[in-house]
Amino acid sequence: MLYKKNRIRFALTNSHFMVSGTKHLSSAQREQQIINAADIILTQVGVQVFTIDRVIEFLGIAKGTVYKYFDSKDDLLAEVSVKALSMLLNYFRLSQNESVRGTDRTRAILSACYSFGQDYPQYIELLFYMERPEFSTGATNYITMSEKITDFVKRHIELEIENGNLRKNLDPNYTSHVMWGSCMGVMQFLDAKKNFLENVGTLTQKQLVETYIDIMVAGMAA
Amino acid sequence: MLYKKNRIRFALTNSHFMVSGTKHLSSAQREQQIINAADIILTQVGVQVFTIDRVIEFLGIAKGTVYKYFDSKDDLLAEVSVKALSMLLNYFRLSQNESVRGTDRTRAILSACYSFGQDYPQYIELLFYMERPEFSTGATNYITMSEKITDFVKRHIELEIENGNLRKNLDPNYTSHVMWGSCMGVMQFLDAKKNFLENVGTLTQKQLVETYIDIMVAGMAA
Amino acid sequence: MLYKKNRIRFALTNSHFMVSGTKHLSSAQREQQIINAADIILTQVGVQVFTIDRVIEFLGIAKGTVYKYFDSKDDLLAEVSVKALSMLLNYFRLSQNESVRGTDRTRAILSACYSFGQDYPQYIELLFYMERPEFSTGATNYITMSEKITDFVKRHIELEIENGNLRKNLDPNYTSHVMWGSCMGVMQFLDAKKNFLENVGTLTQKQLVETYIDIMVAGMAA
Amino acid sequence: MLYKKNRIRFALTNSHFMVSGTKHLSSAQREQQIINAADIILTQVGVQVFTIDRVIEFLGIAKGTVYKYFDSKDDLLAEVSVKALSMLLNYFRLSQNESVRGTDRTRAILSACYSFGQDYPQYIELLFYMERPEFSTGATNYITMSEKITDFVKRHIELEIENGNLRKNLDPNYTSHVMWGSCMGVMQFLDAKKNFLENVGTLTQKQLVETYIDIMVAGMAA
DNA sequence: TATGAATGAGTGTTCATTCAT
DNA sequence: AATGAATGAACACTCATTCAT
Repeated sequence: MLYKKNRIRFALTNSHFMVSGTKHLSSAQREQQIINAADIILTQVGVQVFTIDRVIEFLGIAKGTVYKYFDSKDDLLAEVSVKALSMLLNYFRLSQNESVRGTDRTRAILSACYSFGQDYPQYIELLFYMERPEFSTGATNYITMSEKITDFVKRHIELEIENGNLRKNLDPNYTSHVMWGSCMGVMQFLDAKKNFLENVGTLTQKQLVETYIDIMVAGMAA
Repeated sequence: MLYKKNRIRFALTNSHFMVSGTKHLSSAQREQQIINAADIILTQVGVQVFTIDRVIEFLGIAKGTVYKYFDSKDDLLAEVSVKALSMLLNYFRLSQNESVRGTDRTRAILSACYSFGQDYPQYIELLFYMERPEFSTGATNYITMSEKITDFVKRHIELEIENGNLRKNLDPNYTSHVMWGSCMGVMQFLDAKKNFLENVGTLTQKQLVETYIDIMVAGMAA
Repeated sequence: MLYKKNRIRFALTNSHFMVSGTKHLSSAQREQQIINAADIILTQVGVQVFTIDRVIEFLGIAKGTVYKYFDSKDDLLAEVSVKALSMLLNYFRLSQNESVRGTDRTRAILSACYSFGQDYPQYIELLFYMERPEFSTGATNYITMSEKITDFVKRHIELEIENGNLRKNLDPNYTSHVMWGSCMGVMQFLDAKKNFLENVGTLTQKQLVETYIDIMVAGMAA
Repeated sequence: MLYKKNRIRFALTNSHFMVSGTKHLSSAQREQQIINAADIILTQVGVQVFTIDRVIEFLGIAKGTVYKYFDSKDDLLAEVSVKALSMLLNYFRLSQNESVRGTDRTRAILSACYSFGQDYPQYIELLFYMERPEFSTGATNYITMSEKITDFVKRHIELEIENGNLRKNLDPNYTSHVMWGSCMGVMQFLDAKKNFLENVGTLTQKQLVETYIDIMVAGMAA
């Protein structure tokens, strides 16, 4: 351990989160362990500061081990974002419970997106990071998951149009992208202005989001 | 030797853009000169590749000089974004010409935002870069300019509510932020999916933006 | 993310080349199987990019297995070069057909060397790689094969001296080394300046080699 | 200095070779200092093991400093090889003293090449390294120097043809390349088989080289 | 006021080799 | 005999920031 730098920023400790016993795990276990660790690191420090070094320091494993399972840092992040996206999809699904009717169903989806952003702001950042044009990954899981989300929203729109709750002249393809893009934008705005909005007592995040949702739903309603 | 990056170098030449005669400028002039240079660099290469080194290479001045006028790279970028924001504000203003009536005035603002993004994609990137929570700057100019934009939009909303074009129950404060956040989100989405949208022949940027604007305006209209 | 290498990946498939049925081979078979695989990899990608990982990926065997049979990567390469050298020896042999007479027989040997280099440039690279002083191997096969080549050339020289085609005062021992070294040098030069020579229309590889052979043969002729 | 690895291989100490006083040198001085250091490292350990890390460890300077003066490792090596080539050129020049006549002048050039290889075997390796097709450098000095050498040899050949010492039908362009390539090959062979030749008492380097030169000169003589 | 040489902790990535099972 | 997970030192290259002159 001659190789220890004076690390100022974050001291994360490998605790009960991890698979116990760190030597010679099965492929699947190790891969999952690394993804979990990456997830934790990401959640703690954010994408912009996420490094492979932090991951291995956290796990106490060698660098080569990470690169055995993931071709690149971005591939690892892609895997984490699969988790993020599937959680988001779950938020979407849960939002659509039977008792909710009419345009409230659409409202519920946007709300779910907001809740997700509140619960996991770092995931929002991650999703933005991955949407950068430079980002490229061979991780097909990510692509698949991404399409699943889009499809879910698209089908929701189609259904609600059929049900007469949303305007007939909305193109579900475009509209789903519009919902995604605008919602992510508002999310990011909230994240960025977090402190700003907290300080100015009169404006609240909740209120802002509700305004956004109001406008969107009103704009899409039949 | 496998380790060769694609060294993309941009050879920018300091020409008539700059304050002529680079020696012995007044403080204010020097500061402006640096901002201008930073602006040019940014416009040419984008935030992600923007470095102080490029700026000084372009100007032919010393590094210390930059740090004399700006506390950090981010401070300098904040100053550049003042320019970006004031241009955007101008787009907004120009969009509000007399002949446009009713909700088309609101539509025009969102359209202006899109046009701006088309014309200066690098500025959009910059604005996003600055909206990351990590970003902090003492640059008051930036804050001021930011508020000017917000105010402009806010006043627009207030006015259109008065005119009976927008719904009375819209809170101009929140609504202006909603417009900003969602619009930027769609912009970013467009940037990220640029290639994707180009390839899939059936989806077009223009169409996507129009869908977005349609929904927003419909959602805000009286 | 700026740090993306050009990941050139070669997808080689283990087909009919290999010993069929990969499990439970005899020691000798396994060893040969690995050498064959290494040979194929080398031929496809060259020494500089040759890795044990590629070999085992190709064969679908474990890393430990390779290290059971070969003490090091260089030992394995040495074994591959045995094959290369024996092919070269074959080129030499074939060059000496009955109808060729006089100094043309010597010329034919140097020509064969050139042809070999043209046909298997990767082998030339390998031979160079192995001639670096750092390279050390216990592989006796390599030494043996190396001597066989030297002996062949040496005997050729002895014979041609007897036949009165080459100068009597040439020491076959030294001369064979001279032929080997100089020829390999010219080969390497050709490889290095490949593009250069192609572009400069007036200089051709063929011409260069012929000049070399001319000088050598004239210098050795009786 | 928390960052010190257990370094097994070479402990080089920065002694009287270096410019004294290591802080804040002029550009030119620092550049030269780095080249000198690189030269020393190269001479001690050879190209294959030459690293920027060794250079900075030797000089006790920061990595960034090296990259301030040289765009890449290969660029630095190119600069070292300029030195090597200019020394070789000097060997060539010195070999051509007035008292030497006839084909001995050509012989002297090849001899000079050998002497150079004896005196600086690592330079030979370096030159080979740089002749690899992968190698590319923007260092124009290297190109220039390389051409100077070629030209020197070419002019020598032209002159000796005029003088009637070399065959009229030799093309100086090709012949100079042949001399270079073959000579370098023999040099490399000597370097590689150094130990081999030392052990086998009967063969000597000197003898081998003389055989080579004999053949070449005889082959080129009028 | 301006300079610009120097810094150095990062960053992602590689790959020969080891060794417990 | 075979496995294959794990290692970790190495390496090239970056860039915001400092500070002595």
